[in-house]
Amino acid sequence: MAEPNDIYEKVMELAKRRGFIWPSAEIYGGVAGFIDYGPLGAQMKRRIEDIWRGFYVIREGFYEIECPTIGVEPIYVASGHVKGFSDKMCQCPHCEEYLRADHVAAANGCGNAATLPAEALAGALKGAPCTACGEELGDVRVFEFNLMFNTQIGPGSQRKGYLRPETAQGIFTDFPRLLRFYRDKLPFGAVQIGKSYRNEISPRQGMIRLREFTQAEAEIFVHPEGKKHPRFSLYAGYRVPLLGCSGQEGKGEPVELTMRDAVAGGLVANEYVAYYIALTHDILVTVGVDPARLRFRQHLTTERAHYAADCWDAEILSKRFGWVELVGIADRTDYDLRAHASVSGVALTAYLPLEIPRMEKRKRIIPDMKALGPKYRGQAKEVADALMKADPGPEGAEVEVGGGKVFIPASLYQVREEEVEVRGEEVMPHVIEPSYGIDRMCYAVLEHSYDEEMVEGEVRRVLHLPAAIAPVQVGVFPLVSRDGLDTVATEIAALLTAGGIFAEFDESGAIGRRYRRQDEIGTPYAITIDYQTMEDGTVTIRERDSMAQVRVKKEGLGDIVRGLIAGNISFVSLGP
RNA sequence: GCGAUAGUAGUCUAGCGGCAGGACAGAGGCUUCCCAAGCCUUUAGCCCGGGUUCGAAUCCCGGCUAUCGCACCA
Repeated sequence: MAEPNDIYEKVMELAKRRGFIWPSAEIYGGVAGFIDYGPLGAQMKRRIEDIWRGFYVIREGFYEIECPTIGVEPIYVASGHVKGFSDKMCQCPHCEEYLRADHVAAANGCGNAATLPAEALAGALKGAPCTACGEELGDVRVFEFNLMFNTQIGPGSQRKGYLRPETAQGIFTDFPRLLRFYRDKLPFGAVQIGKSYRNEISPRQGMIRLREFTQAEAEIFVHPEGKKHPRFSLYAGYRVPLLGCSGQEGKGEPVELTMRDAVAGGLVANEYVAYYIALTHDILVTVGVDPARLRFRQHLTTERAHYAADCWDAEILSKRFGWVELVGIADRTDYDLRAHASVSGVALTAYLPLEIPRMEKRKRIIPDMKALGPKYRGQAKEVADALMKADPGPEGAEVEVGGGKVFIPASLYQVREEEVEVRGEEVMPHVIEPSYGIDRMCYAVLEHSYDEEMVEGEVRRVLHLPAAIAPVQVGVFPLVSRDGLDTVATEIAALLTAGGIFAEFDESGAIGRRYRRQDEIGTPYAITIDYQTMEDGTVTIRERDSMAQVRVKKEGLGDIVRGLIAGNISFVSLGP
């Protein structure tokens, strides 16, 4: 699949040379799974994140929060990462190969290997041959390899901490605060952009699988029975290529459907999932993913988490890596809130008023404290509390107090039937989670933007980045650096910079060379100051993709450039 | 993690026991002036650590990194 000099190598060579992506700690030999964003890469990544914010924070109205990258252990006990985010491994004493302990045991005829604890697995492995070298394993130690980085918090009585494997958990743990912030209404959403960490056993594939990476996640809390999106009409007619479960046997081709049809036909579980599929498509195309190399693939029932109601991945076609997941969009139901409620003991529900309050008959048990007090003394309060939750028979009620069972005769309490008005109910929201891998998006955009074309016998290398994400927005060049052209160009560059435009002044080398330098880093426009500028005050604007030029007055140049970058003005409309 | 292959200037590459060479890029200058032109000058390199050898970029061992295969991939 990977011929030498394939597009990946060309893109990464350019990215390294021009300051998009560098290997981390290169002077110390580098570290697999970590990258640095150089000056242009950091700028481009930030612009992509800001476009993402434009969609999720500004348009959707989901405020951004920021949580620590280190979390205490119970968070990840609740999320399932402490248990489920690790593999049981062992090392063959003969060939030193690391093996998945459960796989070896299963190969040796152990039926329930996947669910056995470590000690039992070690027992099951005693007589088993190593799957690598064939020698008998004997007494091997089975250990957990957890994909989370761990650390200690503080000296002394250290609390165990983990570097977060996803940003989502911070949003879940802030749920009660967020619910208050959004004034006790559903639906609402919160987002987070930040670093996450996974100690991958063997990261390959450059920027695609990192040990430290940037995620942009949204958690949208919705009523479990209200999965109709209030703004669904915005994307109802939006067409997206969808590859459903059933289409994936053999060589399935995605079907292009409107979101309305996808939900009506049952392919996508609900309007929320469909809405964020469309919105994701919108974002990805906006930042420069080629729509012809983008599809949405539904998780197969076997790969989908057991709690998820539906899950779709946005995948891009990479020449090097095949289909690569960029975004996962899942209906996670109430799994996360339920888990955190259970581990923390805090109720993670919203109290929602009913439209019509209903009357409900309730049986209330009123302990007779005058009688209970002297009889049970110190335990009286505990007995009374237990009694109120008990289900009494005609003779009395049996309650559990201090680990033992106690029978309380009916004479010690009253049972009162009363009718109460129920004005609302506690609801545990369901969570819709679109989760974006920002680094993968950056790579996808670089690969899809990269182009080589022949111009007058020379290879012209261009990054066709959307103007909105290009690190440098405009180049400013004096045609020659004398006769005052350079002075005027410097003034124009300063003027643009003062107007918030990232402009790069360059007077070195022939004009064609300077255009090429900017083409290679994706700068969408170049302003050239020539002799005519000195006569009539006009400059030329050159468009990167067409290499065409138009002449405009230098007054109002800032507005034109801003308009071009924002997409409010088309280059063609400036033409003669 | 295992196996295979590789690592020479910013990038690409030649050299494969005996002075490390080139192209492009970069910087300075001359010249030309709207798409990587030319000329001059110049910066800059053998992945790291051991070993063998009179002598190692070159051979051997270990490590790191990259690519491929295996394994792994919430």
